[in-house]
Amino acid sequence: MSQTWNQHVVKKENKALVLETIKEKAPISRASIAQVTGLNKGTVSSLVSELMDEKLINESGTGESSGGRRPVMLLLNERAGYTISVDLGVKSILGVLTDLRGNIIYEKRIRFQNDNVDEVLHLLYTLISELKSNAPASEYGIVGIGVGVPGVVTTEGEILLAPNLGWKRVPLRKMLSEHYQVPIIVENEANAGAYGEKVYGAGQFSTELVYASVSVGIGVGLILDGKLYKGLRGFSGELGHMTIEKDGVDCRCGNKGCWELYASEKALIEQAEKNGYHAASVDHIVEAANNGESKAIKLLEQLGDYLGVGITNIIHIFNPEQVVVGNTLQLAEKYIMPAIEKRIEKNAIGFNKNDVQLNVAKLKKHSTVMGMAAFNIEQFFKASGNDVLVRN
Amino acid sequence: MSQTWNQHVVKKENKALVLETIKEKAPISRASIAQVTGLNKGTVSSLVSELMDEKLINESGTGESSGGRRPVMLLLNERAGYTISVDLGVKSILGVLTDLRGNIIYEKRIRFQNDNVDEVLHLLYTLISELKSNAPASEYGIVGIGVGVPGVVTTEGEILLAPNLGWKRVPLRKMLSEHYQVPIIVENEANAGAYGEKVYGAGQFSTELVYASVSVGIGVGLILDGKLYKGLRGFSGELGHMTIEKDGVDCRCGNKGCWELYASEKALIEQAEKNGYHAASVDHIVEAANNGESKAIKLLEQLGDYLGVGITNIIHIFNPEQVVVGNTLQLAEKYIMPAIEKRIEKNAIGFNKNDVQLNVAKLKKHSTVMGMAAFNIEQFFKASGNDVLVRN
DNA sequence: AAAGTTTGTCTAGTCAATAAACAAAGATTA
DNA sequence: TAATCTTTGTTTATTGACTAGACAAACTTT
Repeated sequence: MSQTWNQHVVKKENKALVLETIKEKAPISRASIAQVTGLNKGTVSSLVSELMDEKLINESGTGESSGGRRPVMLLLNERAGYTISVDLGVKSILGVLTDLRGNIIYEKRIRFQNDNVDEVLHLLYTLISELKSNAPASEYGIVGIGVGVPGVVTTEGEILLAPNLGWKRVPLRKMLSEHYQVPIIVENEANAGAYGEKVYGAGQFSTELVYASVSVGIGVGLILDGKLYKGLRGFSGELGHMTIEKDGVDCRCGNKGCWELYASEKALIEQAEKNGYHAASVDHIVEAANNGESKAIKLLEQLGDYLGVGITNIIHIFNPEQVVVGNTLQLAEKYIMPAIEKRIEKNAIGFNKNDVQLNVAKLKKHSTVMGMAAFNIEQFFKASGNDVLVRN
Repeated sequence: MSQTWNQHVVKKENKALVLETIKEKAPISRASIAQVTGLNKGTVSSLVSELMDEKLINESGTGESSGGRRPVMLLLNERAGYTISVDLGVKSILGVLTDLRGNIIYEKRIRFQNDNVDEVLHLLYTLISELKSNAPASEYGIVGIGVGVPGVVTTEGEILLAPNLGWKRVPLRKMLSEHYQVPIIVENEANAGAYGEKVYGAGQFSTELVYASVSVGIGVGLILDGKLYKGLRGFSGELGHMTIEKDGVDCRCGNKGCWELYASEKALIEQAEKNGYHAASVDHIVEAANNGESKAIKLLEQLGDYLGVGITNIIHIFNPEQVVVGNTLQLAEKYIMPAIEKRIEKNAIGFNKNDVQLNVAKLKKHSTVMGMAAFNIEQFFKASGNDVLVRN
């Protein structure tokens, strides 16, 4: 059942609209907001006044006159609160402290060898504490903590499985909630990366965006109709386990011929070792390619071609506006992107192909953290409209 | 930019909410509507009175007392208007006249051999005329004409390509608009089928539903978050051209190893002829299987297995609540469904597998027409909220 | 027959938006 | 330089949709 509508809702939505307009077009005057939104000048004045009382926006002196009284410009008060946003990766944890506009105030990466849940969580708590202590005094303090993880996460924030960490059934959101009295968001790393690229990166003008996170495995985040699509219980985007070779080799997931068996870091290293590279890593192979070793170049191009097979599928399935390739294999951009493009050019259906843009992640290693920041910020402003904020 | 909110919008939305409640729970009293929606009794009375003036609902005598005054029951006036809904197939056109609840009032199928655009369109016009002349007198008359077509359709209703009809660039919506002065909807056959199953068929309680239309080729309709997902320009769901065999045979679409090369009617017939069946058809093969011919049974099971490969991909990609298999190959349900299930059981990831239900289309040959009816009806009620209705 | 319940309407009041008037502060022009 | 025009932002009166609560009608229960 849909919701019931009344003047309360109207006010809430209009206030959100004014705030959104200020966020997007700052610095902007009350008069311009009225013009842009179609709201009455008086209504805008009253809503702006409330937003100022809540310290969510600021006046920032007068702007240039356009033939009359000079306008008072309004800005988002991006220092009203801060987010703690974390990318919990396979070999390191990257944490950032951001303001409400997503500016990074402080950043720290901790590397680790031992995957043990307790040890990694201990590092995570330490990192969060350090970020927290670096937050300047502000009206709302830390408004949320978000963690992106390389695994299957339920809508309740439980990590069901993180294969490359060897984790099973870790109720991370619940655990963090017991430590910190702020909203906690736990999300899959590819979903977060997709949202990060949509809000702050390559996809700022796209509503239909697919983000392929290519690392040890492949995860995919889907932005459909401008929103993150999570499926029934949060398990969408397992395109790493899409069969592209129906009688292919067995994957540990139980399926056969999965995309990531041919087009991931793991696949690359396997092939490299078959071709005589010992203790190979992505770094080594890219370096070798940069030094002109044709064997290395061929390996990367082969990888790109396989990536292209899956991305062609994506283009046929979703008719997206943009496909963004991110995570560690972005390092090999120079070699894999032309190979992907070649495959798409050759194999994708014309109608769908003409609509799509292929890009690498603009935020590079920050796609996931910035996605988590975007989630935190979004939920904070949403809560602000529902009058459930806690001030310091 | 989002929309501006005011009391007008509030009223429109609440009126729609009341109408929706009556549609879903009829017969229902004003008092119950107030309780269910949370609206005030007076508000409901006033909105109901307007809906009665518009002839969209009816009073239908009194209901049972529950210890006090007997309630006046309200019903949707399903005879306030009629839709003309058509499934333009490869060898026949199926047309239905429905009321506003989707009840079929009149039905007609015309078969054809010659794919020529002009000839088929002539038959289409004839069919529409016949349906129209069978519509009883009503307040709003024919409220919309919808046509589902087996091809790539733009959001503007132009058929870019219908490979199995041999059609290219037919601006069907524009052509129909010139003949008939009512809203026209042209949509891909699989998208319509998906919506039909969602609204009237197997998916009435699912919000995440994938409908695979398996016929000469394979088309897929996506219901995500309760709504039809069309991608950037309407070309989503081309899963028939998802590669499941990366070095597979060339498809006429330009790609390699496409799903429909292994799991469609065409694939079945090809295999059948290789196995000694001459001039084979789906009907023949199913009949042979029913007669216990193991060769035929094997062919159908093989087809089901290949369907299962693609459906497993779907389950991994979308984490759907339901996957529905429809169109002509539904005929072979008995043989293909167990094979699909077996493949899913063996290969799909547990988390995703546990969430999903596999079903055949409940509406059978009517999935597409009923989807078109649902589109027509939805757009009519939407227009009614915007005061743009034309009465007879 | 009296008392209690439920339904649906009516009236007064509230709240948020709008339109229009107005004051403040600037630009333009004679 | 003064008068006039523009633009901004606030204030005031009005409108419209919803809500709460009173009330009459119609029915059940005691």
